[in-house]
Amino acid sequence: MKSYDPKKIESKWQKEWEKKKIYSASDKPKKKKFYALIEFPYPSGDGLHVGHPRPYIAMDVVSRKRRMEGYNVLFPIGWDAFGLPTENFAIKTGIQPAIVTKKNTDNFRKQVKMFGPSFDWSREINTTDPEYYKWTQWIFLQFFKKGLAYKSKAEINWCPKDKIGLANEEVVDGKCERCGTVVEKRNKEQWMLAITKYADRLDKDLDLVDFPERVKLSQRNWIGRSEGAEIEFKLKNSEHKIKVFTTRPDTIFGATYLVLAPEHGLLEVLKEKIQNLGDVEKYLKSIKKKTEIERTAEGKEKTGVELKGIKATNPANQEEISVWIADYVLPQYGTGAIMAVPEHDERDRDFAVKFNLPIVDRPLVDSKEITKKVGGRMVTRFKLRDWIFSRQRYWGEPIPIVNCQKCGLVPLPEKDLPLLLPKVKNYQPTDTGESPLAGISKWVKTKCPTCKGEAERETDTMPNWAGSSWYYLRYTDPKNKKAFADKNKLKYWTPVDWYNGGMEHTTLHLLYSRFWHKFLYDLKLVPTTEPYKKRTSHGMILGEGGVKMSKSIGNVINPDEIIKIYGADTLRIYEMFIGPFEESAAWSTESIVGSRRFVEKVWRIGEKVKISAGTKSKISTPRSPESVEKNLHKTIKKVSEDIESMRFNTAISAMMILANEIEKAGEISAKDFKMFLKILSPFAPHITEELWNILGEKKSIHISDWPTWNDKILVDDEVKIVIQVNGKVRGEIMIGADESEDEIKKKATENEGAKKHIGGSPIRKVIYVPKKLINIVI
RNA sequence: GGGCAUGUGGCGGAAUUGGUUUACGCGAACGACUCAAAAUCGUUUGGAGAAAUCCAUGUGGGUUCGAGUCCCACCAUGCCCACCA
Repeated sequence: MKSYDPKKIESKWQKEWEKKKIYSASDKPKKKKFYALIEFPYPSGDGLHVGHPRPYIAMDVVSRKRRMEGYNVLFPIGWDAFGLPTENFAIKTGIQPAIVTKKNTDNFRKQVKMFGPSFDWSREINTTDPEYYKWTQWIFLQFFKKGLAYKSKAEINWCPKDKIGLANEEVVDGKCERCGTVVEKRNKEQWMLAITKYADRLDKDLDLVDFPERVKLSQRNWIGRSEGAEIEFKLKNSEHKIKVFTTRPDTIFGATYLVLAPEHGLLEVLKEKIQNLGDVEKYLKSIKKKTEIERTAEGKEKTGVELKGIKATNPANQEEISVWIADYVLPQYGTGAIMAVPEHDERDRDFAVKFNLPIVDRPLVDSKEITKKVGGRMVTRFKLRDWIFSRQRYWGEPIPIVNCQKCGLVPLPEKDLPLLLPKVKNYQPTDTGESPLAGISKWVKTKCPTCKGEAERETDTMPNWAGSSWYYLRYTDPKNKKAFADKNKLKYWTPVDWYNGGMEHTTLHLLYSRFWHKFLYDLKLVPTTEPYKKRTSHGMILGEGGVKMSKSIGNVINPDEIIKIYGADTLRIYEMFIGPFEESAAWSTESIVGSRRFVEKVWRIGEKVKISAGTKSKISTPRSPESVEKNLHKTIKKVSEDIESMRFNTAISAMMILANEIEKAGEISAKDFKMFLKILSPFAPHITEELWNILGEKKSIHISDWPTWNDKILVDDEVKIVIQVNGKVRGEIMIGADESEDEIKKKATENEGAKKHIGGSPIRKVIYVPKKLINIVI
């Protein structure tokens, strides 16, 4: 047999699998299904680095195991291809984003195929394909028709460098998540999606799904449910009232002043009654000038100004209290106004101390009763805010709405979908905040679908979270022209059984897609309330030394190079062996050789098994040595269980131990070796297929049956027992499986090592842990 | 400031319910094969000590016959959220 040549066997089998279509999911409603999902990649111009394949390989291992367990497996891939980097590249080079995207996806596809994942390529999708975004637009129209997509003048986060409005989720530390520029606030008409309408269910339904606790927790924190009361404070000399939200109505007797957010609407109304209007306006101006960063960076130092001439009445004790504006009260949360209880709340105390406001002790009251008594009501509030859904950029799905002077906002008729992105000459966004599409008057000018009069198209596009909010549904029926997916296919395939992805998407994509799914569920368009049954997440792969891999540091490693030198199977084994899957791990090119050695060891064993078939060579015997057989069954059990809990590193370690054992024993039966190949095949699909084939098997190993272990073989008839004296190991003895406790205790106390440490001391107690140890207490 | 993780050899990491700490792999040293090198194979590899033995899972306490694992306090690192009433 020839020496191990991964290049040759890997491309050979990849072609063969594609030809035989062994990884195609069939829409057979009778067979039990398994839907495995990875987060589809954004095809950047840089290509894959070694961090990308980690989650793909992991889910590939799971998918391959399920296939061998007899499931009809759907394991698809596609491209989340709208987005800024491609557009920025187009601005720089003038090359159309569609062309760049094609080039990038071709490159990504080639790279992904190199490590041999069992994706069903016949279901490949691309969010920038008009046949795909037609349905993204269609879903948007459903939101619009239900009143959940609406236009609103909102203060948005504006990145002056990227010239784009950002969602709150895309602002990190007051800076643009992509380019790090400090964001500004701008008032602009924006399309919004009413995710807050689903806040309650998005929170509650987390109980129904199998997500890691930390994922549930951070979604819950992001949604920010809090139960409290809305209470109205009457103003003196005015019919207006100030409505506050508080989670602690029981502290109302300690409320010594009220605070409005500077942006509060009542300010305009009360203008004439404010005696120090000059001071107030000066304060408002100073806040406007501050960026988000400055406003929060100031930390504890509170600022504010009293509205002189305005007084309110505390409804609990009828006392007159002052009214202030201060930027420590946020306009978007609650009612944008608070009752300040300096005795109880630290921030209120800071403020009260600074401005010399009364701090009073308060009697304890019951929250519900006092709320009722003062005419308030118990409410549930959320931190979650509606999703700013429009982007003033080119490379996104056009929003299919027409603006008509007479009829207002009119949805495009569904028969006119997809609304195609027109080709433009200049991709540069404008400083006025308009999308580049606004410059194409031919495209903008249109007829109103309702009155047929002159009208203009919406020129904003959707954020790149749009296409990824429903892509898992399209995989079930990717070529459907009549609907985003056929109902029966949805019924068969959804929900996704196992979705693996990054923690960084917890409050973005994962939350958004749950929201879209619930909306579609309410329209009876999908059969389940939740899209994903089980979610797991992977750790990042860092560069050598534990720093983030990035182009600027220059420590990016491409899988192609690794595959070229070591082969795809070695890369796969290494990526799974590198450390616990959920935790990040530092890449070490030096350590890869260990995985390669393991793969070669398997090849070597295979070589001997093959040579011995039908000859007198000693390595092949009808039955493996006992130690090998026992170890094999132990390993089958361990690998089977470890894959389920994503402990790939220990699964591989167990297979390494087994391979070492086989080499040491010098023999294994062909039958047992084939079982070993089977459990290794999800990790190293190429070499195992080759050896399987050499051993005379005609059908692919990847559609063979997953082996089962025999519990009887696992039982040891002799066990090693550790002897401790006062908790310290002093010796060991072998005992038979059926020896009585008394016999064992006797043996232990007579043990040389133990005797030495017991000396003449009286034995106070002997603790026996079956099949593990015996502890003699003196 | 709050929340969630994590801390074990030179390095990546094992240790399923409290029960032999350091599995597996990398690296290193020595040896075999070779004219030689690579590859491969074998042996050794937590620290101190000649040895018996003692000491070691971030630090300090505690519970227990027995603690990497459980409890308390502290230190360090990472991630997430940060004036959310």
